[in-house]
Amino acid sequence: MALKNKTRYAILGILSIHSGTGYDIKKYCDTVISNFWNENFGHIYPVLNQLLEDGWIQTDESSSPRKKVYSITETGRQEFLRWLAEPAGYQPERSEFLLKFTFSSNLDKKAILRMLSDYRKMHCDRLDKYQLMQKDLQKGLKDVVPERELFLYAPLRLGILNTRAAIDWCDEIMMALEKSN
Amino acid sequence: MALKNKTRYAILGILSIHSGTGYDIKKYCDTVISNFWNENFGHIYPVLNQLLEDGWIQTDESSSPRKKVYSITETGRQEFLRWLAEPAGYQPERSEFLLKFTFSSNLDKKAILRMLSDYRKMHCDRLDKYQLMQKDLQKGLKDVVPERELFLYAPLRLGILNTRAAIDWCDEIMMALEKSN
DNA sequence: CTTTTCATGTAAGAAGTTACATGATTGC
DNA sequence: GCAATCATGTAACTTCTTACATGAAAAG
Repeated sequence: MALKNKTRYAILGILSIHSGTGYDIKKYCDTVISNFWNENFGHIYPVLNQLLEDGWIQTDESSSPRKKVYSITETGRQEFLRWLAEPAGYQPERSEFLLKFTFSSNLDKKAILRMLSDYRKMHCDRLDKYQLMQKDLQKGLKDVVPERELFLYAPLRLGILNTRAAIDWCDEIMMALEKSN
Repeated sequence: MALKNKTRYAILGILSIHSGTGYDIKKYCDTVISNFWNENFGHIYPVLNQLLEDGWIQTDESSSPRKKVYSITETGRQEFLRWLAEPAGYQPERSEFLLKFTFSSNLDKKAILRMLSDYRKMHCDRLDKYQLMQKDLQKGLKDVVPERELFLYAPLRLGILNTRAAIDWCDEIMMALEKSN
């Protein structure tokens, strides 16, 4: 069976909030939802053309070849709602860090502790970033309508909880490692 | 710049623990490290042939065309250690669930609560599975040498912490949603 | 006037999934 | 004897990333 092209729906979702250019879409990914999503130009532009051909989006009158402003069509909105309604499907996780870690049993203790403390550091930095994003959101920066606030806050909140869990995990495992043999 | 073929290193890592067939490698992925890694046959077999050509792995004498037992070579082991030493590189996260969730502000409350409770259920099931895996590990099932125990336990432990965080998050957000307007 | 940001795209290739095809061996 | 598991692979395809190329508009 077909693979699901998630980029189509990500773009559709973003355009369901505001109309905008490919560039705007990229920016939205890199700021508002960077926490749990990413897209790159090499993918966005071709998919925009697909969506246009399928009639799920359209170009606004204000568009020029230099700046194409897209908006979602009625068909697109219906298609998007259909997608929203289907359950999110199993996502196999892949952690390169854990892959490295699990095969590190032969390294010396110092090297493993460094791996863990680097990983911890990365998550501390990430936590700071998320907390800043959260503050920005609470201050009502960005043009967020109140009804959407929870829907932007919640994913960030999950990011924070997971990041904290990762930091705790690092502490726990570093402790266990230091005690061992 | 080259993309990193992670499958190469996953296979190399598995073969650094025990020699085995492509089928064994798949099984190892589906059981021992399924928590944070996955591979499929359509990728494993071609990559095994690449690794063989590169001289990073070899076929054992016991091999037949029907059952090829691979083991890591000295070159392969060195290459693997080199890879282990480099830091794990940024991994962009992508959560289809959060993508759906963040664009759900227009759905009615009931539908959103169902999304969340489905997601919660999924994580509860996952938690059960992880806790079973943890027990199996503690009982010393599988042929785990003591030095490797922590390196199998720890990734599972992170899985458990993250899963619990997700469950807590669902409770928190469902609560917030029920209170609102 | 110079740098940064805005803006659109293509080409090449890597990475990963799914479906298909085939048959031996083991356990019941 | 039959079903499940073991075992290997290919073909077609989708998805995604990286690098390259170009140039307008805004900000300093």
